[in-house]
Amino acid sequence: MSNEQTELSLSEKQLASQEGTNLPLTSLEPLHTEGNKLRPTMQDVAEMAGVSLKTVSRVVNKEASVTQATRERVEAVIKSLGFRRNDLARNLRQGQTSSTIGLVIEDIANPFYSQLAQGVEYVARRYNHMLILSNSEENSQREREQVSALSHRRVAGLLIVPAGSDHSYLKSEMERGTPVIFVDRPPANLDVDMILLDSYGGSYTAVKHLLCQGHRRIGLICGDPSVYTGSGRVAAYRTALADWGIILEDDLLCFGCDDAEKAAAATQRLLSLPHPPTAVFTTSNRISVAVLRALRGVTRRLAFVGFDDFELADMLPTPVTVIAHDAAEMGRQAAELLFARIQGDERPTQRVIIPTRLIMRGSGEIPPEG
Amino acid sequence: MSNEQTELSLSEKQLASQEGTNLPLTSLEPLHTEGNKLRPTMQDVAEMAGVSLKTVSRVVNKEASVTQATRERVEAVIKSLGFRRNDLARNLRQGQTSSTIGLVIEDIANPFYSQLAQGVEYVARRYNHMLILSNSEENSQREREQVSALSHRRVAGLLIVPAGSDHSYLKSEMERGTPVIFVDRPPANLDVDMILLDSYGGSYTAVKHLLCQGHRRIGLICGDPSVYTGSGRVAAYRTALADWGIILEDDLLCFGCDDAEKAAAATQRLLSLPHPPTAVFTTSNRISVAVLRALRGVTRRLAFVGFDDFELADMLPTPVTVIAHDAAEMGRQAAELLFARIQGDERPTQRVIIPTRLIMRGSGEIPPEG
DNA sequence: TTGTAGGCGTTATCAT
DNA sequence: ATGATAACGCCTACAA
Repeated sequence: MSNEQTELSLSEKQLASQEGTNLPLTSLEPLHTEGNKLRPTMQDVAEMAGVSLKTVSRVVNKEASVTQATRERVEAVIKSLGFRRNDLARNLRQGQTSSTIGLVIEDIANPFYSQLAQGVEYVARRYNHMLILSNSEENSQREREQVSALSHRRVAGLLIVPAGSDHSYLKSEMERGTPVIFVDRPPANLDVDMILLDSYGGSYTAVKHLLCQGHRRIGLICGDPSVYTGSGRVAAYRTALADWGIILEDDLLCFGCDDAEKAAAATQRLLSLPHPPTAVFTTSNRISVAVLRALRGVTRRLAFVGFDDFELADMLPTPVTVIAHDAAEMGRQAAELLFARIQGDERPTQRVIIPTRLIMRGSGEIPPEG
Repeated sequence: MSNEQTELSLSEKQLASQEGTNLPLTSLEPLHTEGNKLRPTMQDVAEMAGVSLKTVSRVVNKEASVTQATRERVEAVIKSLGFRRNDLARNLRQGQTSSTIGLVIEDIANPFYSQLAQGVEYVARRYNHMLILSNSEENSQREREQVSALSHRRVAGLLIVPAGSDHSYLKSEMERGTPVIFVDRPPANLDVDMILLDSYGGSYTAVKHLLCQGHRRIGLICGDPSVYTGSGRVAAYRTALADWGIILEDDLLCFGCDDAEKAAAATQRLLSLPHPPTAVFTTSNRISVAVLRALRGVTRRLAFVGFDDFELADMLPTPVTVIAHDAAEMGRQAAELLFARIQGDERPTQRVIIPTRLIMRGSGEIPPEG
């Protein structure tokens, strides 16, 4: 073992491991105990520089009409005191917004969402806004809490990947002047801008591709079909089969495979069917990975196409054919639209569809066994 | 092609694609044009309920000493008006903080950082704080801008994955009462808490593991060695070789492979050496992936160990041996320490090391070719 | 060019 | 139990 740098183990406090302790601490009482005039204010600067508060304000905001001499004097004091304008106060006065936008997603650790977030952040910075991130954990209750918390903080706008099935609670929020954009999933009971992937088209392409290879028994492994992204993908699967005149077999459909275990179990079930599928279509990156893992070591070679691209898909023993899209671009477009709304864009509700494309890498081009 | 849902193409505006346009818009002038008494205030509620403003405040904050009757009346008005307390004003008045913490990282799309962010967010929520995320893009200039913007917004604390080589500019920030924690890399010229990975120990273990398999010519492919995480890993490599009595050959070292192209080129260079290595050690997930990609199709089988685990490492044709760690746990611990500081923890500067572990999957157990 | 007065929406303090 | 008043730190409007 390395001998150096072993100085210490994990931290002494293990608060993080108190799994059950999800109750938010009622409040952070002793937060600002010692209040010894850290944080000088404009008033402090003004007094020290021998000018009025307003003059300091002018200097700080780079307004014209300040003598060079005065400006320099004030700037010197600002520097020596380490003054920083308090944007809380500033925003309270002029805008009503905190110059931040909120992004509510399910899980930042999922590459799909982290790419989305990257796109959003990129645009937000161009508009001099910062990004508040919050995880809904696919829980509609938590989603509402997060939205509420963001609203309290007066975000300039909200980007939401919705979890629940009723979003009418957002209506009052929006009427109150907070622009809201839905991302990746449409709203229920609400008229609002949305940026969606072409789930239907992409999935149709995927299934059609398998059909073109000669497959007639195609398994479907998906998450919650009542979620929009799920339902669109399932609908495309059904339609594609119907268009080919194939009668759907319920045995080939696996729903609710939202975690790896369920996806693996579904895969096993399909494989052990008396008349198993020769191909599989999965509806999201997480499911794809879980299924591929379950498929490893299986002798029969199933064709495979997955929705969402993922890193190293091209490096697996059989490179994986996918329906790819640009999640970061979706984030950028969502943010652009949001800022347009923030700036007063009054166009009717928009509905933008981000295209998908089939990337053939091998797994989707395996012919039916037989 | 699917016929439905083709309704539209990409959005009309292509602002997002103006790659060069990085100049922040000077400001968002027309932001709040129409100012028609959206957003009722406590004063509005008070008037409508026929009580004083302070009473409304009491109800909103669930203070005692309010008659049941009064409370109900006020609550009814709050509901009917859709009143939301303005936390900007609230925080201005009582705390100095916006009940948010800032996280400055390099790239949220990198799984390492997105897991880190997840850990941070998890803890932040327990403390009723929200998370402001900002990308430094590994640019120390931008890092300073981001820190400044966060400071202006009066974040309660700052978590920074530092980019630059001089962090003394943070000193005044900290003296002014904003707790700061460094994550993944130590500071330069600054006394501050830090949470680090056991880069040295993990790397030593990796190289030792290869040595134990009999390898004597081990290539090193790393990013910028002047970055801490790089330097520690390189140092461990050198020490391990020295401990085995092996004379270091500079030809086997590749520095500055921060992007995929450079990493690929470095791999090629190693392979074409007159006396090529029999094993390779890479110092980060991005580099590992790039090198493995470059190694694909190469007939000679090189042993391989990478720092950082990555998704599907176990699924590649030769499953990849890695030095793994828990990035989310690092985020949680960093956040816990930050909140401790926020709450007034005055212990001396902490330095926490997150352990790593070797996961043997195959690529690291390939014997030297001979 | 500079300064004064008032208010943004909330909470603290001190009365009543 | 309730209310009046003064902050919090800044900006807008209007003088001087």
